[in-house]
Amino acid sequence: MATIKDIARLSGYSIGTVSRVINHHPDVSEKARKDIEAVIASENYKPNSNAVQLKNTGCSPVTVLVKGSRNVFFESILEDMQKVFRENGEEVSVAFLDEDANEVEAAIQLCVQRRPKGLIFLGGNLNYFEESFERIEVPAVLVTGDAEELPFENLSSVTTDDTKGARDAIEYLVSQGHERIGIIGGSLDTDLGQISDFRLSGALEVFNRRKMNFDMDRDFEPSKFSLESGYEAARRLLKKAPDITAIFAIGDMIVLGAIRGIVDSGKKVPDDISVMGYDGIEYTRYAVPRIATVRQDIHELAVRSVEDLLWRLSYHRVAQHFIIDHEIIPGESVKNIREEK
Amino acid sequence: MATIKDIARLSGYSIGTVSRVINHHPDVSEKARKDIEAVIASENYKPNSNAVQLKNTGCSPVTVLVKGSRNVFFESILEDMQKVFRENGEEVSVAFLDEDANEVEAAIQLCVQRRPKGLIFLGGNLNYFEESFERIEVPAVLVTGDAEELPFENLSSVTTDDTKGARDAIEYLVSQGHERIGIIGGSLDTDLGQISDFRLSGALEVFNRRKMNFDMDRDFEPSKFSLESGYEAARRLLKKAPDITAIFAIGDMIVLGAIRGIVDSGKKVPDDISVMGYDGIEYTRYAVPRIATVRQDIHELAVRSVEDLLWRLSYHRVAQHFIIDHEIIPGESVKNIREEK
DNA sequence: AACATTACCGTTAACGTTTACAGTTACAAT
DNA sequence: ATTGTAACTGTAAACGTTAACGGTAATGTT
Repeated sequence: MATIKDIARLSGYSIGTVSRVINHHPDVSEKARKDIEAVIASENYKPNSNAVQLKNTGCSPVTVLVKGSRNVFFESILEDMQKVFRENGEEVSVAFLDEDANEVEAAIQLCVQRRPKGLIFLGGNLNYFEESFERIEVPAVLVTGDAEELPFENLSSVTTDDTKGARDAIEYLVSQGHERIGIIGGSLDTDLGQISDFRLSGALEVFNRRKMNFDMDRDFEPSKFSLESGYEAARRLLKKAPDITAIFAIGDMIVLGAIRGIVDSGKKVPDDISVMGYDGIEYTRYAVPRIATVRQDIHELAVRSVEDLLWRLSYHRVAQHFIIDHEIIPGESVKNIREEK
Repeated sequence: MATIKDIARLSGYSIGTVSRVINHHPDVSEKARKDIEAVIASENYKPNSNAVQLKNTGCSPVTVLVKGSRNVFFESILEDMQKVFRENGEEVSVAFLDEDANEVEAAIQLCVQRRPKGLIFLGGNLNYFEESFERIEVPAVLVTGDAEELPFENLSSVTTDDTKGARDAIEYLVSQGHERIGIIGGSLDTDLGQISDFRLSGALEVFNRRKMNFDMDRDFEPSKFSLESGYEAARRLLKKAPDITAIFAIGDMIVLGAIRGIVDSGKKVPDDISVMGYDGIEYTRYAVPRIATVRQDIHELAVRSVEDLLWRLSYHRVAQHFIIDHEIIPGESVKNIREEK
């Protein structure tokens, strides 16, 4: 494996000059640049990034911390993020965390060991940030959570308005004639609980305002963001609240599981039970029936967060907070039952 | 950020002794060990991995190269791999490659820059390996491809028998009375084409042996491993070959898209068209109808590959080649049409 | 002609580690 | 009392790189 020394030897210049060529410093003659670049190319030389990073303290690539990886939604965002990094010629490193890990503590560890130049949190619990984010010194972005209220200068956030999304979802169900709506949502003891909270509270707002019949004990069932959990929740919910005509599940994976649960309970979607999801993963457009959902702009979410971080790294900009649009996607999984009455 | 120097200063020992404590070397007194460990704990010190890796040439963590990331199947394997690495106290680094990238060239680049101690290829094209794998010096594992025939001493492989899996799938469809079977598979110009090849040839074997009516132009339609591609392929296939009673799609994502395509062509699954997939992703068990598939043991695939690599790294074992079992999972998506005749 | 300036290039110290080697003790054996 | 040995501990070189600094030669200025 060639090192900068070899390049220096082979090209007849000193390692200093080689380094300058590599880093596009001005003080180098046209000839030297050409010569050295030729050797670099012929030797297929790339600087050893460990050495580079050791020298320039704190510049290993941006790390994306993904919390709870079995999550199609996150995977899609991650993929788009990768693309943006690549387009900007930036390396990325990805670390996966358990769903119940403390991502901020994990990030602190990661910082002392690897000195990344920036951090992106894909999923995260605001409480952990409040507790200990102050100990993180590099620019960071929280995706899927709003850090506007937090007092940190180096933490941007990119998210959608979960409360409003849920309100819109319920309004949509109501517009289709549904009055008894059940909810399958996150339990508060999971770390993604905050998102669930927001979505749940959005739904409750509508119920309240419209004075609809909704009882937390009867019409709500907790669930993780997984197929299995959605399945179980749906079965339990249908037993507790047999008169509901629609279910709003706060994640598309939950809906997918829930549909099977509904079918196994002997009911039909959407004839007996309408269902609506949240997130807008690709498969909702191909499912039979096509699933109504609150689509988040995944691409925008990814692009904004990466670009914000990159800009801040390059130009020392200040942290910002973005709210990305969402969109109600009607679907065959919701039946219009208005005319029936 | 504390360095080894700080620990030395604070504990009153030299950095040599501190380093010995960190690396569990024997030549250090009980007292020194205690003292130094106390300081390390109180300072929350972790060695800077860039420095460590620079010194011990070639020991940045194992890197998993994932090719074509929008692939639920790979994501599941990746997740299981992460778990095994974590259990063994090993770090992992993940890099995502485009579906049409040359993963071996990418790995070579990665080696000169980062000096990983090992490599896992998740997906890959045997041709690229044949061409240039010789230039890779670290132990590697190819997952989802059989490297047995390749002359490389440091390349293990873990895969399932795709040909046999496809044979078994077709036999299953035949056992359910299907005689006119269409296939949706990968086109040869994609890099995952080899897997497609094997699966396709397995299917053809059965058609030949049983002298079944199958015409490549009419009864086969190429497709990438994606929902969209499966959708389009199904629609085209149904137009070309309206008399088929079953479709074997060589990937579960393809099936998921294909089902929508079939429905949009005005047919029903499984009443008009039976479908069967390959891979065994979790959702096949929750889909309505439940999807018959060739389930690969994802967990085993992940565990074997990681453990093989870790063993080889620790004990300098020789590369091995594993064939992981598969299993035919019957499902509601295949209708038994035997009794109808 | 003398000097200043520019443009280029080489030398070297540092980044935080690990490890071979060279001490320094303490204690047992002679 | 001397030597040998064992058990530790410190020192310093090295890993591959960057960047501050100093040097040299060529060119421009007076």
